[in-house]
Amino acid sequence: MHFIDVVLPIPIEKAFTYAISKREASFIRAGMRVAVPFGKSKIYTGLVYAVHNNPPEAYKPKEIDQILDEAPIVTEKQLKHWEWIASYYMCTLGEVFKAAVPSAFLLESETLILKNDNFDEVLEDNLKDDEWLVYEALQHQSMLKVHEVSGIVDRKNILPVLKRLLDKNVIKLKEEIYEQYKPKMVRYVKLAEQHASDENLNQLLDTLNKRAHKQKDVIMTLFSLEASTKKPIKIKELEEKSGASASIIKALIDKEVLVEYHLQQDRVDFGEMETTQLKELNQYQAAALGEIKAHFKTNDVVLLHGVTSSGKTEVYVKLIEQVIASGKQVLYLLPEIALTTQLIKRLQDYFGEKVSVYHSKYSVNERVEAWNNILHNKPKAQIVLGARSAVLLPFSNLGLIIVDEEHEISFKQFDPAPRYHARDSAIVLAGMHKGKTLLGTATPSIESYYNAKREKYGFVEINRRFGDVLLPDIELTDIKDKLKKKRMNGHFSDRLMDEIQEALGNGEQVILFQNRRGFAPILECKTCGHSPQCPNCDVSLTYHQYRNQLRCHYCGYAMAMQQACQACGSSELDTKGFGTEQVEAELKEIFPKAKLGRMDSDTTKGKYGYEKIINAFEQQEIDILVGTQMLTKGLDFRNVSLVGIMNADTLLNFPDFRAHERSFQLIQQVAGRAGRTQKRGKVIIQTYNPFHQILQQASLNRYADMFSDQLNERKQFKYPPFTRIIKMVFKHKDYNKVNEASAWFAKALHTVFDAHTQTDILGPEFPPVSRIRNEYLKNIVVKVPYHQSVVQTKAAIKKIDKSFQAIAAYRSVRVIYNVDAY
DNA sequence: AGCACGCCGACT
DNA sequence: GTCGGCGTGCTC
Repeated sequence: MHFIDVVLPIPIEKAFTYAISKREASFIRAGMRVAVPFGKSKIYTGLVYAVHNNPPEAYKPKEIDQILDEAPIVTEKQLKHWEWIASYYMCTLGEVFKAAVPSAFLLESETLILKNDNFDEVLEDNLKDDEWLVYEALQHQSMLKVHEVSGIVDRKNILPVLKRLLDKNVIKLKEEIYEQYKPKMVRYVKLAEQHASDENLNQLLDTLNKRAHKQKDVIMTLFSLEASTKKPIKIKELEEKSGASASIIKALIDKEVLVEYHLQQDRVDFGEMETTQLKELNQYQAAALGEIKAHFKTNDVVLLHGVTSSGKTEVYVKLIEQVIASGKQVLYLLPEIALTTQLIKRLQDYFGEKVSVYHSKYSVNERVEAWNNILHNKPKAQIVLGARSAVLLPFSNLGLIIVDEEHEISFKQFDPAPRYHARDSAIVLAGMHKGKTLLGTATPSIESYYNAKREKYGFVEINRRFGDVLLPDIELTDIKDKLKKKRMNGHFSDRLMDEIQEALGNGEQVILFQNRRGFAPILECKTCGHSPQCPNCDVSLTYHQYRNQLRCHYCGYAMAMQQACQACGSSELDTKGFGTEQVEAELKEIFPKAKLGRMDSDTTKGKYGYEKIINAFEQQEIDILVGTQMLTKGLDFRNVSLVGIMNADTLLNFPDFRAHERSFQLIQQVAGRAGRTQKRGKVIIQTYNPFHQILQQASLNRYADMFSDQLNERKQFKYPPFTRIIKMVFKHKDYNKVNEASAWFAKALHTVFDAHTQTDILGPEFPPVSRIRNEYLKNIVVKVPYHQSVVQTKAAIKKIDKSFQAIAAYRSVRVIYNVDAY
């Protein structure tokens, strides 16, 4: 008796047991994929978790459909790491599996409809109209797909029809799975065997010489190519070099003079690359490198705090060089958005083909190839450059993980599970490989800096910018005062306008930051105060001028811009607040000659939308670039001398305990875009609170001050790093159900935790946006004291969850767990 | 998560 | 009457 436990890519806790034959048992191993029947009719791709001989008692296991791999595609270490993620972030292993694997690895079945040959045609008369249509179609076509049947029978739900046909023995069903991954095949040519000898060859050339000059030329070109490259010759190459058309080559193949053959080619092939020698490090970089290496002797994690444009990348490169020289793999993690061609190219310049890239813009096929290269520890995959999900790849021998821009929140996945933090998962992963982790940033997250301060991490600083460029001069401008003195033009203060004018006059570029897209977030009636709301979410609609629309930023709902108030009919409408669009519009008025660009999620939609704007800005086709968060991410623009922050208050007033930390990071990061060459950059921050502590600290580059202030606050209000936060979101379209269910859960949490732990339970509370896509939300936040066992706390919560699920009325309420929800 | 089953209102 | 709406429960 042989069985396997299979993990399926669905949010179910347990593994499923299937029976396998003795032969299969001798071959199958954990980490291979299998196709298994699941439920009444589906076939899923599952991951073999364990092979064993213990028959389940409560049920008779099904047999597997087929084994999909020759060898495991998931390594043991990787699986261990996934299990850590599933348990730490309170999700299922199946969800991690689903997120980790390229979608081409997860085949699902498609139902095919075939005609049943046993059907007695005499019974044809018994068929109803729609049944007849399907039967009729099958006389012409041997098989149909489910969606094709929907086309034939004009009904929404065709399954009852199919079921009746199945009962009447008219049709049979077959589940088909498709291999999605297709290796890329390239056509090659060579001379046919029979012409290989000199004698035959000469004879051939003679014949061709008389009648077919073009064909002879082709052959001669082929020879010269073979002689010069000593490699297989692609048909395409031969076509180009010989100047012959495809038909001439085809004629030669048909004549059997040439033989066509195919070779599989890697899509992720960057070709032969010139590698350049690494620049010498300056004294500060060299010192930092030395310190990092020294710390690695005693610490597994080192935090590198280097001011913007201090040349951290060069330090990474040196370190990478040494690790790969010792035969180990390196993972270089970056926030998705910073993973630009700029940086990829830079690394390829140093390491050539040894660099693999893994991120969401790559096609499924490319990702499968990268996966396999990493799995087999190919030379190509010695350095893996990737975003968040790259921590889930099948590394075999990791020596070093670099987490660049360590403070970036986009390392934390928010929406579908697994809600993991790539930085923290990376540290665990490196530990499993007995490798090291280097966290790099100009503005460390409070938790990492805290870990460094109490010597859990090694700590290294670079305080000088590369080439000794000065840090930008940050100036705070009081808009309240400017308004009073009538020195505002729209949302621009005279200071900001003067500086823009000057920069443009010098032929320099400007970046303006406004953390909100659209034209205005609220449209309000001047008469009755009514403002249009989203019908599906609990938010005001944002006015987008360029499409003349009102749009919801949560669900995407859009309606035409209103000419009159829907409530009272007044035509006097006013906008409140402002977004990037409005900044752009005002700029157009104030600086009519300047070329403007806007970068936000509205203008960077397409696959290359983002790159297009960046390139245009780099080529100086844009003078002033207006944008949201996106602008801050490690982009390196030489000619920017001025950065303006339109309104810093929206950042500070964000309802989150990290709002201040984030504002500091954001301001420093945006400021870092200014003046990366010799001239000192200028930053203007417009605000109503110029004396706000955080703005003061950000403008004076007082990271340490900011840190100690924030740390005190965190301690006082029991926030990380002094606690761990587990956030639970209850979600249901019935308002009362959400209330009741969350209240029940909170009560249960209190009874478990109140007595003898210091665990705080906050809520249930409605979040600022309490309804999204017609579902009501309510949060409970559990603050676990740092020294309390998280494992036990989570186990206790899971236990409550189990009782919760047992209550039929609450079961339909979705409970989303978010561990370290920041 | 899917997906079938089963019970209810609204239409050909 | 059927069609399709949605709530409920199960999947090795």
